[in-house]
Amino acid sequence: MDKLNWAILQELQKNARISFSEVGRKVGLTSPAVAERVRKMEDNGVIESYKVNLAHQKTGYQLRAIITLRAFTGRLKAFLETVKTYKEVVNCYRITGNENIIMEVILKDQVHLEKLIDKLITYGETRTHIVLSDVIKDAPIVSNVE
Amino acid sequence: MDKLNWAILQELQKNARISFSEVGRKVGLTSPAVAERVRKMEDNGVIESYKVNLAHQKTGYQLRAIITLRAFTGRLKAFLETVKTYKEVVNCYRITGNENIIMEVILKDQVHLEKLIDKLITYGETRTHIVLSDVIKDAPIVSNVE
DNA sequence: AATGAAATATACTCCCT
DNA sequence: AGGGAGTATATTTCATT
Repeated sequence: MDKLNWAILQELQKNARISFSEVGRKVGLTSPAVAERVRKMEDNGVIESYKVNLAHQKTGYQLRAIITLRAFTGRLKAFLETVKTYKEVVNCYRITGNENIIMEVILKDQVHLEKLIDKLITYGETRTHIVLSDVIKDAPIVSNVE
Repeated sequence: MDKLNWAILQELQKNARISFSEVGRKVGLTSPAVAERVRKMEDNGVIESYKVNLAHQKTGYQLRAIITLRAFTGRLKAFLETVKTYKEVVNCYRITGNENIIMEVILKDQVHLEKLIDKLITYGETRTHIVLSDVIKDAPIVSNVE
């Protein structure tokens, strides 16, 4: 992970569909050199995947919420299996603290939210926060070495 | 947003660097047709951006945390401006509830976390949860129409 | 590990339906 | 809104440094 790799990642974080030739122009390499470096970063797991960011409101999901869950004793394992089948849940992390789980969910409306909460409360105690707006959305990761 | 657009989005959500020709093969369209549909989805804002997912641990950020903040009276506006300059904060949302703000942050180590919290507590009361693992990471959004 | 060159694949533009 | 043809550009492979 030298300066050139970070320069390549800056470009890909801005626009992951940019061509390797264009990346090459910006960082001062030929396209085969960029392709080779990107391939290696994919192979060693620095690059996990390439994703498209969708405006959930425009795809019919008007509501977004953060839900924390404090699983009932013995119910965490069952929850971890089941949550993967909930298409509303776009992100879900295990965390430290009073709550074991935090989720980011997208929903059609309040009825949809209510139905989801009804399912979740069989696994634990939940707390729901509606997302009002994005202050920062997927900020690029920058090198921590100066 | 018909079935074809959703089929295209499924492919791009799996791998945002796939070629339009390859998308075309999977959904049964020619590449100019895919390009045209994608361009329209970009123009009307359904597609916001294309991002690369990095393994933060392998980029030197060993710790990830969720931090909520309940801003002190009159301090929210200042926080909203300042937080944009914190490179540790990869996501930040305004939310309803007792806390006004929830953030996802990446950190080098506990020292780095402590320094960030020191900065944050000038704006409000914080609660920190260390992320232990990902249960679901950027799950694809699927059509809510059956 | 990068370059330059050749072959293949893809993207883009335009016109037709 | 999509297909097809033609051109430009990009990717991939490989030999070379």
